[in-house]
Amino acid sequence: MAPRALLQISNALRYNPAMAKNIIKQASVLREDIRRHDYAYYVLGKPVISDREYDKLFAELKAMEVEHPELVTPDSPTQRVGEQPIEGFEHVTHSIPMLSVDNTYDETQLREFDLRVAKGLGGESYRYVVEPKVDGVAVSLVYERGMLVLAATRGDGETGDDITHNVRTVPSVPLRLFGEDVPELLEVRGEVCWPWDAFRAFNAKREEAGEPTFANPRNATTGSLKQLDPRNVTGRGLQFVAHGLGRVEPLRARTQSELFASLKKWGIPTSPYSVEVDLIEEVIAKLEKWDRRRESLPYETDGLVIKIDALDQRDVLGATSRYPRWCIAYKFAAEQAETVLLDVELQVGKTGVITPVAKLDPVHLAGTTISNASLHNFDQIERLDVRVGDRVIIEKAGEIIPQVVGVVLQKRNKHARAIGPPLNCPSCGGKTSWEPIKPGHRAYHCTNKKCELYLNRRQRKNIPDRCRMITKNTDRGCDNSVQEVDHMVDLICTNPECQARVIEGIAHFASRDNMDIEGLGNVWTEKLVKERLLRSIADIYRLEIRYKEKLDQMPGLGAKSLDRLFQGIEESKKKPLARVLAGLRIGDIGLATAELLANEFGDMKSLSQASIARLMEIDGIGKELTERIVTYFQSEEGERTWKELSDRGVNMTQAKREVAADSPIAGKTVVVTGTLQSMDRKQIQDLIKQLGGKSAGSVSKKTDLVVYGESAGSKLDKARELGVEAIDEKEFLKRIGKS
DNA sequence: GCACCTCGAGTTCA
DNA sequence: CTCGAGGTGC
Repeated sequence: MAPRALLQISNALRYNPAMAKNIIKQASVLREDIRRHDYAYYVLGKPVISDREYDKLFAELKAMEVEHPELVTPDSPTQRVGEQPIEGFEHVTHSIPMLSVDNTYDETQLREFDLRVAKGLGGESYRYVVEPKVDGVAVSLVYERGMLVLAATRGDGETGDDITHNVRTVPSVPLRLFGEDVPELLEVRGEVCWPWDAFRAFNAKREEAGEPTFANPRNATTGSLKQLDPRNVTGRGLQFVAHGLGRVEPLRARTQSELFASLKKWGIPTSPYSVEVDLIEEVIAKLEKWDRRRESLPYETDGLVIKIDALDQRDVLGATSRYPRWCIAYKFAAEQAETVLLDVELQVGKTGVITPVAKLDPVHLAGTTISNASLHNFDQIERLDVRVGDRVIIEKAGEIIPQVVGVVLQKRNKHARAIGPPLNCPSCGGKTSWEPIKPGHRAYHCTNKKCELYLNRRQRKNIPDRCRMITKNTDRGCDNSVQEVDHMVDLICTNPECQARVIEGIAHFASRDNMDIEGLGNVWTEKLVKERLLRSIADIYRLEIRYKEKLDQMPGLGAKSLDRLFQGIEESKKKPLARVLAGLRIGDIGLATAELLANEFGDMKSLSQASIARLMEIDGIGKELTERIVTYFQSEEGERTWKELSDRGVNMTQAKREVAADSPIAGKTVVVTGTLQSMDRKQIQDLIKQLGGKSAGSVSKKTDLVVYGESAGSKLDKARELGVEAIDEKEFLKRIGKS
């Protein structure tokens, strides 16, 4: 305790320093007692004092701190819960990206992983640590000199939200670490979860209070951590379990197990079920045992995580852009449920694709009640041989999306009705047809009727000879022979004016991601289209002038909501060009591509007049998109739509990204080659674009400047050959004023 | 022609 | 979150 605080207390007491010293000591003893209790309870799993004694200690400390506020330290157990809700969540950039873990579902895939590891380590010996995968919310905790300074969600892996205020309320998260050898900086990653006991107890309390209960621990944990007011989170019984590391400085440990032993010593709970194994076969041999054991664990799990123990070997193996190569998750088989297929509903999406959706007798599965499941397409229905009235098996793919995976044929009723592709659109009655294969493409279908979901579509000229689809994320197929087919799997409604398509199209335009028109969601869009008050996107901006009276009389639409709707429409007129473009759904242009175009052209008119050559020049726009854009603006409908919007006062411009007027590379084509020191390729390319330049891939006579890094190769030679100016990284940074 | 990245669509429920 | 397709780089 600092002498200054001591002085303050003695002044406050107007008493002798010895007494003050005594009080300080008492407070710190209390704090330490509580911390030791938390440590024993959460880290060692052995309660040392009863809840009542704990509460007594806590109350004593609290009383003391109320009387002598000078004694309050940020790491005091009384300071876990802030007294104010926060305003909103700040974004936090992770110092090392929080990657997710690659999944496997069977032994073969585990062995393949092991082989990749063995190869990557070139014959070195290695060992794994295995532990159950806690199903919660991934969180990163940052300790500076032993004090908790930040807790953040994983977010997209690069940046997450600052949830320190809520994580502080989790009792197993130490606010201050024990011990002498605590590193200067320690970033621990782990899972905040809601153990079954505490979760059920909390739900029981809610039920008693007549409040709705939570469906499953994981979703409820996510919800808890998203609270603005930490007072709502305390007392829920959330827990933290560490499973990984971010930055640690200085790093003394050489293996995860070593480091985790230290974590435990410092007061951070790690998984008590972690084991070390030498061979993947040991894991495989015990898979079943682990799966059975799952039920008895205190928290929800859906699999195992298998990691290389040695930290230097992890570095050697590295990571792909999405997953570390030294770590894999094994997912237990998904839970299944059996229910009755009550009906198949035909949905028409905005693209005109007709999707069969299974209406199910509601059934509880892995935490939620399922009443719908997509059947994807009619091929899938045929493959599964599923009929209305059948008892079907459903399963959650990736723990989230329910799927019909099979039929219990023994229980089939003879009245079960088969469902085939409809000849007419369920919405407008127009003719349906199979989606044609695009010119230049070919489609193939596996000849095995039972083959899992497989239709191949590729641009290649050579015919694939067997059923196998290999991409970065998938390697599947049955290796049977394939057959060329004359259409794609999707059934589409051919009527462009189909009401369902119009509704979906307008809803897309008005949706949050695009024009964000408040008051015009899916429900009202549907009603207004059905009442014939809306027929096209442009009609939105005619509603007020033309149909005010009619709208006034619509049931369910009071004066207030009508005002809100008109206001929402008015507001949307100010949205930048990119939103309008994305809302119009030209070809497959979404927000990202729309931003690109908006930034390039600045207003709709210039874009509509853009030549093919001009569009092709844009980085990110190729032949396909160019063609679709030009077709749209040449079409009568396209032209009419955007002009009408413009006439109604919808903004059609967007300021171009600021480019430094004196940018030395404005309008120049720059090629980067070799390895740079100060940034990676993507960064410098962004920088070039930001400065108004164009970043190209190969050196040609169109190139204005070549920036070379280490071990630059043929491109630099070519630049010299063509007499293109070539400068090194340092010089480049100097020119743009960044060094 | 392949590998890798990015974009957009589609999927359920609370 | 997953998948397929387009775009780009080599």
